[in-house]
Amino acid sequence: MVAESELNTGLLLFLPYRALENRIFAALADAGFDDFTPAQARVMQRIGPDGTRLTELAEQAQITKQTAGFLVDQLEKSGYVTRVPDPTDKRARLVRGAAKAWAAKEVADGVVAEVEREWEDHLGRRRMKQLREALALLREITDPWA
Amino acid sequence: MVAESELNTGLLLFLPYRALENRIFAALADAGFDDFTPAQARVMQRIGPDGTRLTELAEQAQITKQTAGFLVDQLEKSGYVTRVPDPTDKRARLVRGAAKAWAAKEVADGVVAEVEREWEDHLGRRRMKQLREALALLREITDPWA
DNA sequence: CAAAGTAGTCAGAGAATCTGACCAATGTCA
DNA sequence: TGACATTGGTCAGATTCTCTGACTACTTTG
Repeated sequence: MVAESELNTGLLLFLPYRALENRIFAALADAGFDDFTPAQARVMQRIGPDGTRLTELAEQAQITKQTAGFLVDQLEKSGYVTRVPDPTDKRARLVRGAAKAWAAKEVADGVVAEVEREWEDHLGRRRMKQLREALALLREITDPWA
Repeated sequence: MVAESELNTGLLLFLPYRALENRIFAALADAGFDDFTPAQARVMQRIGPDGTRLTELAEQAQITKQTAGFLVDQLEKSGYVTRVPDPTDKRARLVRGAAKAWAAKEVADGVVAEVEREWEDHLGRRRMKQLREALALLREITDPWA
């Protein structure tokens, strides 16, 4: 099913994304953050600095709010997040990252920086800059929350 | 958890990838190819022109061979693939795309071309070329099967 | 204020994934 | 050549992830 000669842009985007994600997971596990799953991480990643509503997490992760709730429950039990009332809406609660989550983010950010350096080494500073520029532009038409 | 000002390269790669995948799925469903799941598609996508072994599909999709077998079973029942003996190894079988799969690929390829045109319209020909170039280069260090 | 919409939960089912154990065929090398 | 390790794949069972449908509580809108 794969085109023989030339990969489509989709796969070309996916490959480095997955490579980076793998690196991050490995590093987190090494650092002792091995009590959450990829699905949980994909939700946790989207929590904003001041907390984010469940519904918004669900939308951005493109899962149902029920699924998001299920995953946040587990993150809460593992101590990665807490839920606090949303002062602006009594129906809602804000999912906030706990200290443990921010510590994990430190590790993850380190890996990202390291991998980005490796990529820049391979592409050259110029091409790396062009890549980020093109991707940032692309985001304007591919990210509904941009 | 998300960086406030600037997204990391990982998310920047993921966003357009997901947008493209969404478009492809929607178009396939419209065209009547609605009897397979995303997980099945991710495996099917990796079948080579002459068939591919289960183990290799599993590796490339980064799932266990048991899971791959489970998904291929379903694709076989839906008529997307067949399994034929591997002439070079009596243990192995080759998973081959059936006519229905190649028809679906036609549709998918059409969408990819369309989306790539849209992206090029947004980025300009020059930047689009740079993007593909950088991604192709990046593949060298991020794709274990390159 | 009534109606419609939004945030979230509960219940139940289906899909996707894993680990462990296993068999048959192939490869290795003393 | 023959024992041993490796590889391709399956079976069984459990866990995790995800969905649909139905529901409550609160908010927004006309």
